[in-house]
Amino acid sequence: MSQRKGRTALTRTELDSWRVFVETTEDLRTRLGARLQSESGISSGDYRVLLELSEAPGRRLRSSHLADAIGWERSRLSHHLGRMEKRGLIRREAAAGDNRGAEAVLTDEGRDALRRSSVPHFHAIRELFVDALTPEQLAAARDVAETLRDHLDKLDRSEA
Amino acid sequence: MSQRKGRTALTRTELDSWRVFVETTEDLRTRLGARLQSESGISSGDYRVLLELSEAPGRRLRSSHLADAIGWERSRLSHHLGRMEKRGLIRREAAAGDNRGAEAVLTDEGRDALRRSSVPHFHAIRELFVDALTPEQLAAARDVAETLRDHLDKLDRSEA
DNA sequence: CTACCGTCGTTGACATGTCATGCAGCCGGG
DNA sequence: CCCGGCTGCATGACATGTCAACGACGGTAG
Repeated sequence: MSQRKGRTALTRTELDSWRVFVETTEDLRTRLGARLQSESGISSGDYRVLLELSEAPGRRLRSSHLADAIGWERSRLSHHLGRMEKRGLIRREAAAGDNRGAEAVLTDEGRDALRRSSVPHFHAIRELFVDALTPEQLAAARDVAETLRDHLDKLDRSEA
Repeated sequence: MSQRKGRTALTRTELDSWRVFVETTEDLRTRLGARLQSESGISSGDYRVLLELSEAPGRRLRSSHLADAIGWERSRLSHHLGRMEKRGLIRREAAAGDNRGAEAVLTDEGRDALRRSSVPHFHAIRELFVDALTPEQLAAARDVAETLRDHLDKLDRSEA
């Protein structure tokens, strides 16, 4: 029954829905990043990396595992780790057992930065996102996001 | 009844909802941008600027009006217009009646680039977003986005 | 008129993100 | 062994985005 999908032009409603969705999510992303930066001195990218490392055994991860975990290209991660290393948030060590490899290790300073940022960050998420929505809307947002995520994953697999 | 908002920690469900929402919308944004770039040779930012200019009377707009229309900071727009001007997509002219001002004018080349990009872009929006969702989910996505947008606007006004 | 103040757009410095390329180390067929 | 291809990460060049500061202009109080 979905044979016709993609055949017809987008309706006005579909376009409007897309537009408000993409513009608002972009705005949300930017505001959260600005809050993190001004309140805790770290970027969204920093936060993401610090969080993954803090949850890893030994607070260390191979670069490629870290990249997969947060869905980044490896070159992006490499650039970002370089900047974070310069600021002392992480350090890099050679991977045991594979001389090609590099491990990113959370420093004490990085751990402290993550701790300091968590409460303000959660507070911002509540203020900007959670508190704006009814429980039903929050559930709907999650459903939409999960459906989209599955759809995008399926596209990846079908073209791989 | 919303006196307690923001007082308690985020629940696991709220955090999970936020996480899948933000990560998926970010992924979607990135993919659409990559499609636009590879299929039509322009970025999402270029598209946004070209679209606004194409709908403006005389295909020209004052820089600050354009910035407001697409919700960008002026310095961001200025940098972007500089890059677009270098590629011939727009040109800048002095504004009539205000010697401080500058107008961005859509060139024929810019108009053609927008035309060439529209069909592939709509196709990508359908493939990556619209086709993934049921009509009910699409309506829910729109409702969530509009609610969030109103919420963010209200925050702006209350702190202004 | 003139001295100020706000507006308009630009600029430079820097952070972030993408793409193509480089290079060293691993691995398997000959 | 050895060589050709693959993997893991780094790098350089460039596009994008943010922030602070600047210089020119416009409006207005005195």
